[in-house]
Amino acid sequence: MLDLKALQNDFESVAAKLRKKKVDETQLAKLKEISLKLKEQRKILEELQAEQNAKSKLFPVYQKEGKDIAELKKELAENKQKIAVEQDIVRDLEEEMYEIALNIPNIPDDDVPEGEDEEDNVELKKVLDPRKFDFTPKEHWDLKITPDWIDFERGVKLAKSRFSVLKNDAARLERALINYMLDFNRSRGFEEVSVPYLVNRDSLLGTGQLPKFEDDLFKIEEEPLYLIPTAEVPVTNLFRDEILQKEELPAKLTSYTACFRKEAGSAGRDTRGMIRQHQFDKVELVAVTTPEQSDQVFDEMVACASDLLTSLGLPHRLVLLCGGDLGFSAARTIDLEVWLPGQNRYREISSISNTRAFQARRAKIRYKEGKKNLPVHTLNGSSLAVGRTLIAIMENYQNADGSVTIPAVLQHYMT
RNA sequence: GGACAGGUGGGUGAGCUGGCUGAAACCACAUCCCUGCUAAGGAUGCGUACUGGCAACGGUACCGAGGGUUCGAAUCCCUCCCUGUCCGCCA
Repeated sequence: MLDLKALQNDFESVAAKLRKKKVDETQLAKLKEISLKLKEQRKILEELQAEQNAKSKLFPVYQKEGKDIAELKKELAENKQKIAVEQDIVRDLEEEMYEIALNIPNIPDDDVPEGEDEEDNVELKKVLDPRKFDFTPKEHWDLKITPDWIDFERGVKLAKSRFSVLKNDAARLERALINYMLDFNRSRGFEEVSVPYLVNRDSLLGTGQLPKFEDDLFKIEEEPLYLIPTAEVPVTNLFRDEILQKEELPAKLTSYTACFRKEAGSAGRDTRGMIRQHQFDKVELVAVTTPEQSDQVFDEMVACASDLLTSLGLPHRLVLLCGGDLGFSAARTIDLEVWLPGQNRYREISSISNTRAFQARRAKIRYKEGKKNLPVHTLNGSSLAVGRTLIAIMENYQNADGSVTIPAVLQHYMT
């Protein structure tokens, strides 16, 4: 959530920064107005309440002294009416304010480039040169081995389109990748956790998926629970409503989960193959840090994911997202895009974001700094999307005969 | 799912015949004192959010959540959620 105090005190600079993210300025102005009005109304309410409290305390005194309490009682009954009216005003303003505030995205970092969409993202560097094929590399769904590995039709039969079934070495390779990634992350200081795949509304509000992106989520019908779109949600919310000791920070966690997304806005995109599925596996990195630590930990997370790709021999590049392409909660994001020779292009395989204090304010994750409780910084990043890694291995390690060589680092995970 | 018992500050836990309780006590924690180390002892402080004030220090709200009764509720009433135990069911 936006820092409302910053908005009240320095509206112009907040508005200017949010322009990069294409935020409707009238909403911002309205938010500021409401928050100021709320402040006034709260003051009025609190004064009435103070009066009520003070005079109520007179009752036992009067009774002891044998005084008449009828007059006092009448006075307070009237005051009570005023309080009720004022309370409604305050409540309405609060609701209005939260509704607007919860729908305003995070402020991008100052060095985030201006831009509309992915066209304007900035490539930071390339890692590993794409392999030179002496035959025309195929896309992962066209390999000779694919029917033996992926059953798209029966995934659809079991659920619906955008579901698939892995078989034989592909099923084992998926499991090997998960184990390899978790071990790798652990060696970089990320502690492993295993978390629920269903979460409640408060959790999704905390990390910013709700209220704005309800349509992207699978919801359980008879209960207010949702399938997680990413492990970022349960893992970050581990700390929701908690005050952490400074010594506990940075907390660095890694978790493997399945992820579920409706892909509501992606009709017709990536319908072939396994690039875009309603259910996919992902190993995630999450960090909770002090503001001073967050830049360094962000770099560690980017390095972790990039090194993981390198260790798998997968060529990739690092891309700094522009303002227009930045997600709702992110102040800065670096995407890792893996080279897919069959598609002859780089495709996103990991996305690492620093949300600064945005999620921390929503989820009330704080740490003790001296006597104060300050919001932490939260960061998250994939390391990596397992399905896409599988695809990348299939395309990059394909042989002329349509078979696939398993990367060396994974071989002992598959014995 | 059924029956009963509960949900209080970082933890344990009193209060729950309504006002003196934002909350005893103990533990943990912090600072200080004392003791040549260690152990022990003593003093003080120590919930959260918003808000007024340079500060000292105040105001309001919060005792699972939301309503209600009352001049006044942690304490009474209602609804919901959660936890524990037993039974049922189940990997």
